Amino acid sequence: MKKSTKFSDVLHILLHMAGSRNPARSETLAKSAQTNPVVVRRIMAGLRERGFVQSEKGHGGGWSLSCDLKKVTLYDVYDSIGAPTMLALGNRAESSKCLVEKAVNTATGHAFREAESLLIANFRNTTLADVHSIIKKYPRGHAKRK
Amino acid sequence: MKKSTKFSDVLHILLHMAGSRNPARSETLAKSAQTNPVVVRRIMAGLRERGFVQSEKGHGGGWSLSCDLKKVTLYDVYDSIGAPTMLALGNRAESSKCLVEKAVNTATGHAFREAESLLIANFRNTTLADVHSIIKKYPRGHAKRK
DNA sequence: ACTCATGTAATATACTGAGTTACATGAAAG
DNA sequence: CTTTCATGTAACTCAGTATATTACATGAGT
Repeated sequence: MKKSTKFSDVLHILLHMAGSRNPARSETLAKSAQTNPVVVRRIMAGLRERGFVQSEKGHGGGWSLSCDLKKVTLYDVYDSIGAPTMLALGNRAESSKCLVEKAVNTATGHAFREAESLLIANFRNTTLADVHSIIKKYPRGHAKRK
Repeated sequence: MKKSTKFSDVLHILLHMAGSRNPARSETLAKSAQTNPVVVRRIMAGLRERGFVQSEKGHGGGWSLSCDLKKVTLYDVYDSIGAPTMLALGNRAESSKCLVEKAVNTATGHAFREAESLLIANFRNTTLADVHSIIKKYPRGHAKRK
């Protein structure tokens, strides 16, 4: 199945913004995330609603961070983009009269829920600052280069 | 995102077969899993290759189990159907020169891998017999009914 | 006024899983 | 040995969906 890159894209964009003081245009951000300006605006809309970023129109406009990277978790970001489906596997009919179906749903459902919970827990435990700090661990010289 | 029901479907089919002695036709199995006979045959092909089931042509033909339910795990089944993608989330470019991208991939990749591992571990720890035994826990009277 | 940037609806494109059709192969029944 | 029935499989269609694109409106700055 085709995996959605929306989540990693938005993180990319946010960290990219963290690397500069001036507002960044959708077009610039789109280029860095290898996507389209309109897609960027759509994704960012959710983050703006929650006050994590802000946008300005016109000359010198664009996007800028308005949050403390230490206080925003990956879960906040994930949630801001609409909390898309995490698992590519699922049950056909979640509520069925068929006993076989029920048994299957019980067994797989348990595993699915555990995996999802773990993922969510990991997201909650990681802040944007954590991710940002990973960058610094790479060899010196172009820490903020695209 | 649209979740794949292939895995739960094949489990459904296998347990359905476990409920009767005679070979079951693709059409019957398809009906019980709410899908198409050809789809059933396609899915089952992988299981046949591994010897978990066998098929006979012609009159009185169909599918039958040829394995010990206690010895086949959900992972075996999952693997038999081609080990489809478990996660609906992923990174855009797994290997990139961009440091920001790398940092994001590191952070999310870690979480993704953990979730996937947990799922796999759960599948390995559950046999078809385990799932089958869940059926018996439901109220008496129609244990093998569709 | 004019340019630039976002906001957003509407549309197009690409992809992919699933379903379907069609026909070949082989087994059992009569 | 012909008919019937079931699987085996390639090829194709269909439907759903994420993403990308186009087009135009809005509002800030110059």
